[in-house]
Amino acid sequence: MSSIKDVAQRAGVSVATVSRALSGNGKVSSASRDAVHQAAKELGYVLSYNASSLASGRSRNIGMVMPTVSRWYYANVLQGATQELNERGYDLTLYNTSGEQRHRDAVFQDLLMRQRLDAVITVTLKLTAPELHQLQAVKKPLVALGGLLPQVQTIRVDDFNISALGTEHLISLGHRDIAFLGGTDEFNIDFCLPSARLDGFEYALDQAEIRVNPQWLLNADFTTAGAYQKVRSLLSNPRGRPTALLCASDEMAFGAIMAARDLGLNVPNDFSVVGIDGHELGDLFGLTTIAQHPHAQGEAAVRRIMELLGEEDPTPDGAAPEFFPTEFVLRTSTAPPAGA
Amino acid sequence: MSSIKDVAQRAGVSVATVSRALSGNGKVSSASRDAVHQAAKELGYVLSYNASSLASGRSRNIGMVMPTVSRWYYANVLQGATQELNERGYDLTLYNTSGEQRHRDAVFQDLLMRQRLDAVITVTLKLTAPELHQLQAVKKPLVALGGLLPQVQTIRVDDFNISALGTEHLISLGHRDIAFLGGTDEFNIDFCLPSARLDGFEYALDQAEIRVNPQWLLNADFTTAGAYQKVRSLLSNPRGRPTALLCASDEMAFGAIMAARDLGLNVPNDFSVVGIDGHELGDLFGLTTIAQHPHAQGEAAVRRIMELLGEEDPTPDGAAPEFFPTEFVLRTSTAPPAGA
DNA sequence: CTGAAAGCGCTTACAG
DNA sequence: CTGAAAGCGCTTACAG
Repeated sequence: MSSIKDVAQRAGVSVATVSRALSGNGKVSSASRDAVHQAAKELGYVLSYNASSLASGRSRNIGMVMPTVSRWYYANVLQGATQELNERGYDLTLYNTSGEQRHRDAVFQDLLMRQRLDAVITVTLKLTAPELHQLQAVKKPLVALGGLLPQVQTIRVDDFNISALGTEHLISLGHRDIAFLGGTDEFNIDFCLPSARLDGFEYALDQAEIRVNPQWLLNADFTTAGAYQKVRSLLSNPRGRPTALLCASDEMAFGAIMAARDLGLNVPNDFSVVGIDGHELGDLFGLTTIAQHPHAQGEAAVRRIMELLGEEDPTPDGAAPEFFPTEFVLRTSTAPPAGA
Repeated sequence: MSSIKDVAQRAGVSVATVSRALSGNGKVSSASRDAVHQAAKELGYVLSYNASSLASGRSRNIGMVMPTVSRWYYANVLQGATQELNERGYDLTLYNTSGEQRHRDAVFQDLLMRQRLDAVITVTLKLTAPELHQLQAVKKPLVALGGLLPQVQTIRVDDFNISALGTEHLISLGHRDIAFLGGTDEFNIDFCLPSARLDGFEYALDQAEIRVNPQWLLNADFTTAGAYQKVRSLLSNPRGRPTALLCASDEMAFGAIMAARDLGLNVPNDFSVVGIDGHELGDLFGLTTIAQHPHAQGEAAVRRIMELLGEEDPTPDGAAPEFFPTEFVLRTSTAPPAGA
């Protein structure tokens, strides 16, 4: 591999000039610049990021930490962030906190600390105090996507309102017997879906003066299969069942719809279902949902990081809304209750 | 941040000894070793990977290149690889070839070349000759997961046999009118599902002396929604329809099952469906499939890389099968055809 | 077993 | 605008 010296020699300039010409930092005559680019091209020169990072303190590498990548939301956030970063010549290094505790510890104590990252994006993570402290000690920009990190710049959707909106939709159709399917405590922590979604649900019912039936407050593991089981039980209860359900994720809503169908119920006539997410499959299931565009969230997190790194002009203040925009998508999984 | 010098000073030894004690390379008295570890711990020292890499030429960082991360197979490969890597103190840097051509070019011409990676894992990628040449010029270990890269160590499942097996299953149930749903050419290239799956299908039919109906050779975009459309059309054809279908992915098989149900057909009695993948949702759909364990494939790729890097003992020759093991999973989406 | 020193390939004040 | 030189924080022959 040719080094910067080879380029300098071939271009007939100093190493310093090559560095300046290639990086764009500092003044270089256009003659020198051309000679350098020409020489670099001829040699197939690519600079060593390790050396560059060591000398400059900038790595052009962003760390992303998430609890899993194989769930819909995370995979899409990751996809959006990678593309946005690669486009800028940045790398994305991926860390996963799932699995054993010692792996998670390794991530926070070692991997993230190794001075190889310019910034870190956490995704729906709830960090322990030492973990957060650790991260902040590095003095690198930190942006959170979702999650609950005090004093960290966070991009998030308005979970409370999303839930309230979905619930109001059902109420406005005439439903009064409405169930809610959220995450189990375990998952609420890992995926850090704050209680906001449940709160929004209860708030909307409260506003409509409908009493919450505690039996109809369910939770599952955010998988389609887990939701299927729960909703099957719910709908099989001979002592009466709800006419509608709000799910904290689309993947769970799919399970709910499948469970209802397998019991011979018609969705939406016998049972209405609302999801939250905007999963591609929603179309097929006819799922009414609130879309949250995780791909765009991943991109937004990258742009925010770039602003913090001074690589990009900050978004004008007025343009930065408190919450990431979401969108109500009406399809065919909701209708007035049978008796209405 | 404290540096190696601080540790050396505090431990009362030289920088060289600290390096040796911490890395485990070279001889160090146990007294020195203890002093160094003690000092490092007190200072909260974490070594700079950039400096370490520059000096040693080893980055403890593996690149993974895939066409997308938001499809089931890829997300799971990624998850398996990250965990396996992080466990060894390695980082995973993710590259995505989807999107515009210039992004793909950037990945191959710049990102991968920057000397920051010890090795590269490609996932179901078909590289152009220059791309492959580029990658090989770096002289770093290269392992492929699936895909068609000549002269590259590849971990792959036996696509031909998988398809043949699924088809034989249907034939043995008595089906003779069997359709196949593969990928469109565009996706066959990106996801590099070789024609092997179609070949296996045709081979099995041929063995059973069944003629392939060209009208029943379909392809879609590997999504559930795409498959749904295709299969809906297929099954709506008044001039007769197949009694069974082999799908090149489980996600497509789900779409096929949904399409059949929406047309009022009973799966499996009116229409049998077989998938390929082992997607978690297969259980819910009762999908008969051939499971290929992408999470384990990701882990296997990492282990292979570690062997090539000399970090791990090579698997004894006899233990390394030509193909990654797969598993036939019989569920309830297949049954003898109605008339049988 | 240990240390002084060269060197990895860049960047960036500094002086011109 | 340009170059000589110091320095980024490590690793590793080399000599002891």
